[in-house]
Amino acid sequence: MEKLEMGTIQTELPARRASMTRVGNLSGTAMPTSTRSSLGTAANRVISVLIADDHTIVRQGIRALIECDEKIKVVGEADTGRSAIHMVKELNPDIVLMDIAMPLLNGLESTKQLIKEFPRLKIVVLSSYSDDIYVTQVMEAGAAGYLIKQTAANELVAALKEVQKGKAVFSPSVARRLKDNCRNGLEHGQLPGKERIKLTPRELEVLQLIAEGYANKQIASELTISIKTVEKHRQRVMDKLNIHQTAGLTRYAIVNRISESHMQGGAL
Amino acid sequence: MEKLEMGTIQTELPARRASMTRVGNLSGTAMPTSTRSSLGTAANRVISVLIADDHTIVRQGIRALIECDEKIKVVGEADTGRSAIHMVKELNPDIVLMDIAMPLLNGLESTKQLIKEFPRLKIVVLSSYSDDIYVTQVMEAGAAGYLIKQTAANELVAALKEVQKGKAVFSPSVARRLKDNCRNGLEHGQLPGKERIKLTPRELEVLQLIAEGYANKQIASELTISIKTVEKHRQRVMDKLNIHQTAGLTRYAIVNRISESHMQGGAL
DNA sequence: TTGAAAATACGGTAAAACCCCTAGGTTGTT
DNA sequence: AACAACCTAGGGGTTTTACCGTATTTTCAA
Repeated sequence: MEKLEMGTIQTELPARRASMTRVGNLSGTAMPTSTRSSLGTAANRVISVLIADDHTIVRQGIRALIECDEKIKVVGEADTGRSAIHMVKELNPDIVLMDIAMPLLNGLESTKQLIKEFPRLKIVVLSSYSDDIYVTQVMEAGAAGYLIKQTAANELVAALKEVQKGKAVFSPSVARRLKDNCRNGLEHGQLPGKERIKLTPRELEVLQLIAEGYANKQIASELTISIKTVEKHRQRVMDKLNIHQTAGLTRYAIVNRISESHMQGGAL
Repeated sequence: MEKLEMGTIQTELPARRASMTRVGNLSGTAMPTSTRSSLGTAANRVISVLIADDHTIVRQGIRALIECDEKIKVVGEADTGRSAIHMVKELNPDIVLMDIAMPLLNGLESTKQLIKEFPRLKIVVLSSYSDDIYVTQVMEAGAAGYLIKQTAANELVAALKEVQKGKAVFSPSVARRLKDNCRNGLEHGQLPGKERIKLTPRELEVLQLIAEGYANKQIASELTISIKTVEKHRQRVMDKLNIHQTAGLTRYAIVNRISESHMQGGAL
């Protein structure tokens, strides 16, 4: 079970919002995101939270857990991304706790739209998975944190308080991924925050064929290239994604819709 | 948002256990599942519950919610199917609240194995998918209920009490699916077109681990069996499915929900 | 109790995957 | 021209799969 360590990689964050909000709060002044009612001093204010998750039992559970802390108040629950956006406009929360997988409008799109309209809104993604694409894209969208659901309640509460202070929070597995991405990007002189794991066209092609069950030899014949070249592509894909098994590559390809998840033919 | 209506289709249940337990309790007698300590009369006993879900925040949330009712006591939490089995043996709960998508051993397999060993154990599946293709299989395995995570806390508590009385509980969408399956499947004896390839429990277990990126050696250590045995299971699975690559097995496992499509940590 | 199915395990072999390394050729950009 | 990125290709190595046997034990139902 992973433990949450907050703020461990704050200084190397690719997220642009992290530094912004951090600076604002170091001054010791309350930083009203808008015309929000301040329920106390900057340090003691109650943090208003909106929970967005399509599972009622999960929403209610999280609400019960984080409201045990008297400094946190859940002001609303949304069961879709779209309703989350509506409720943010109405309720003006400090933080949105956002699930990724939601109907009508997923957490990523919701985050993008919300940040665009409310740049100072703090959005903490609470996801079931720590897939690279989501982590990077969500952070690029301007989220203030990315936690996985393996997180414990006390860790979540602590994370919310850190975020309210203007810090960014990540689960360790997410932080690891972000770090890798940062390092790769910075070594090549790219702008931090822009480097997602990018596969070249040929690599994507090879990955798709791998996920469809082709052996290297078949791929080579299909693409009319040497097996050695195929192996090279495969190796680079593995290095980039940090996945070193065929099973993992296949899963990645399906999840990222590089390969169709539906099989045709006798196997199914 | 769907509302839970419990017991609406109890009389048309295909599950064998439902009628069994129902009859037992209509007599008004306490029906000790084993040598369990009775903490009161039959009506007032505390219901001991084990929660199996790989997401800590979800487990803790559900625990907080259902323990608000003084008749329900959560005696343990498991984060994998395998640990759920171990904890049942140790803690002897009345009811297991079982998530479907779990690493190492999924909820369906866990349910099958638990019911096989503890036929009177009540297992309530709490799944993320309302359209779960496993509804029928889970009920055939002998589960006492199938709820989706859209269920609200008070409904869940009520459902647990109904199950403890020996009744079966379903979310409306699940009940609908079961009805359809009854009509189509049981009358014709088999699903039209597709004959189901039947893998043994152990083979399914191995398949899931393969799809989660485990190498044969790791699987062997996980199941505490010889690598040669793992290879044999793998071979038989391949022969049965007529799939002879890891990629194909992984895809099959994902499409058939033997493995989660979204993984986190570990193997990836 | 007998038999079938399942799970266990071992030996051997060829193929494939995995993981290093170097390196030429083609693009496109600065 | 220099540079970076990509595609290409090969050498050489270890590890893992895939497939072929056989065989014992367990389990469960006829």
